[in-house]
Amino acid sequence: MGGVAWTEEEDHLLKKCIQQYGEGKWHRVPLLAGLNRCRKSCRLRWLNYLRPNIKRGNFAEEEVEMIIKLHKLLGNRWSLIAGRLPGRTANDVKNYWNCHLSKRLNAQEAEEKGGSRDVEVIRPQARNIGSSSVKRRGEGESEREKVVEQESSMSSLTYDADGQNQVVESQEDNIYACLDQQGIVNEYSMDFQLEGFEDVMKGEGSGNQWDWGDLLLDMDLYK
DNA sequence: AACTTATCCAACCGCCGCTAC
DNA sequence: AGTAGCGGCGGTTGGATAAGT
Repeated sequence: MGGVAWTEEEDHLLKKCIQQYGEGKWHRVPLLAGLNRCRKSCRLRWLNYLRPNIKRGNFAEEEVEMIIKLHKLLGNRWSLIAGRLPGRTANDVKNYWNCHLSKRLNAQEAEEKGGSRDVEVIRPQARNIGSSSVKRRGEGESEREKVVEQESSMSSLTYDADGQNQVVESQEDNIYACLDQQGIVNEYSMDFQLEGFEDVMKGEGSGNQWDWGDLLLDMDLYK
């Protein structure tokens, strides 16, 4: 492995600690659990291996397709992509991409070179496209205040009961404006409906939740 | 069977943004 | 304003194992 492998004993201690004290406060976990590991190692071990409902094994075809699509939209935002794949971790997705998909897609790209258009990773200029909802929410505010509100909204994620899923308010018009600006709406909105996105959006399984507001948020972050 | 090469994936590292002081 | 501490993320490393010669 790329470091010192975790023992069963360490796993047990970490699990026990998380069960007792909950997630977060990772800087205290090594002490509380009695582990000779740094906070990052503990966090990573929990998120990638010990956390309940982690799906292991091969990726299903639908999962692979979703990874490809989301990667087109989001680039190497593995945690965001993994957030749409119930039970999958960012590390899993990243590894799978590096091992399988990057090669496959590179080969495909090489094949298609010259014929098809390149798909550009979205890096939206959210400051401009979000104007409609900003107006609604912040009429009478100064321009600077609006910008500040928008910027702060990017990191104003909340989490549902089990602390795993990001929940944001829907901002459908913003997303469509954004996607439209990127020329993505027509290409992807249909795919989302046709290929199992509905189920994922509803958070089937582990409760992961997709919504358009989330997507905008994700893209918004990509500045 | 022995050796080499390729692949997989858990773990580590360095950086970033946020917050509190 | 500066800085230390934190959680979090993406990139990289390297050991284990499979596949090829």
